Amino acid sequence: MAVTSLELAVLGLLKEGPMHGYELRKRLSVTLGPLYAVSYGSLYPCLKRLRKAGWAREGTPAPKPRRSRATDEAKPVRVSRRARKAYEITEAGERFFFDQLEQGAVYDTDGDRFQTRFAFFRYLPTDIRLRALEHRKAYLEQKLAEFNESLRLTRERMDAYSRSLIDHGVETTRQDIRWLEGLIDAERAVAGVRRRARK
Amino acid sequence: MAVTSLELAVLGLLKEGPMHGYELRKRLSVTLGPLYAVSYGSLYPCLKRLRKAGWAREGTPAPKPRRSRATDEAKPVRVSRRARKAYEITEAGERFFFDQLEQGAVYDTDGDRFQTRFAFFRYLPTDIRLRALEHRKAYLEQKLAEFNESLRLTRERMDAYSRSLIDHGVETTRQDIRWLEGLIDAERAVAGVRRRARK
DNA sequence: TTCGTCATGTAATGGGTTACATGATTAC
DNA sequence: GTAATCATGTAACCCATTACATGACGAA
Repeated sequence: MAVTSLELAVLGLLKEGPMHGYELRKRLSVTLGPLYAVSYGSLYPCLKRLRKAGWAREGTPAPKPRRSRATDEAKPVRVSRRARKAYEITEAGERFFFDQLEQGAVYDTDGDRFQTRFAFFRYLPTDIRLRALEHRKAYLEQKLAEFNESLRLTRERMDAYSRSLIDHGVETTRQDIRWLEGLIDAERAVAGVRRRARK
Repeated sequence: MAVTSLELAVLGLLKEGPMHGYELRKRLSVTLGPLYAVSYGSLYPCLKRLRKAGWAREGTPAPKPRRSRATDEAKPVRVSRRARKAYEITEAGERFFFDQLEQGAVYDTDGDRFQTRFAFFRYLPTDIRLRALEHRKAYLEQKLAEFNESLRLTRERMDAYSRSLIDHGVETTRQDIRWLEGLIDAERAVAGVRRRARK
């Protein structure tokens, strides 16, 4: 597991343009949902790791438009509040990002990881997206089978709360699978249109 | 955060009776669902921590019925495959477990933690359960508001995949809330019956 | 002047994962 | 005799969280 979910997400956001840490943190919760919170204590070390690995570098000092300056010369143009550092993705970083995005399809079982990859699906071709979606679906179906297996074995002996927890897990997993099915259909439709257009 | 989710779960299972590590691991995935997998690399150190803290101790050497012995004396009664260690919860451990189960209601925001506590709800009185459920519901409603806020701000600019991810997050959160509402209603019904019975 | 927000970082701590080591028992 | 399952553990590595330190800017 060479790359963490967070590293992947950061690289994905940096692909859109240079960004500094503080901004990155906000964008992360917008892109991945508010349930996915990152602390600066993980973010800045992560940025440092990316820099060391050569996937990102400190870029141009963030021009960020300074609002409302009619008379410009008067005040010194202090562009930053506190020395703000913009990070940008390197060429090697882009290659690495694509690699991870593509190949992750094969081995990733963990939900966070899948979500992170999914958030950047626009960078992948339809066939790779399809593979990833189907892989994820198969994984969840297997988990569903395990849920049902443990229900079959112990349902009677379980107390109401454990049972409710498991039942809810089953329901959530089913909903995830339905979501994936919708996405798979949509991808197939696109692929179909493309094929017809080529003829 | 004195106690981890895993520690709590292990104590909860040990409350039902002595158990050894290997068995514990299986029971964990039955009780908390197959999505919740624990490796021995976390489980055994966890057991060690519990022992050191005085919440658990190595108990009686696991009598575990040896199946099918018509003539008993013949073979030496080797009861264990490889020296199996049964752990049991101590009195201090029980007190600690209840404390955590009760007070956790206040501060826990993380899903895993809530699930773990929920799995042992049978040990709590109705009013504490209600408080915990309502607290969790309020938390998720706040997250839902944050979801909607970020949708309101950026929906137009988001690509289809990010949007789908967020939409699905909203749906999942709503489902969780509905689940909690059902549970809350059930608790209130019980509380109502009790009150009427007392009169 | 004080509060809220913007902004970057480090240190300590701790737990999880993986990989590895070891070994008994059962069933084929 | 060998594979599968039962069974316990350790060590290295790594990452996340928390708490802390620092500091500028804008507005009330």
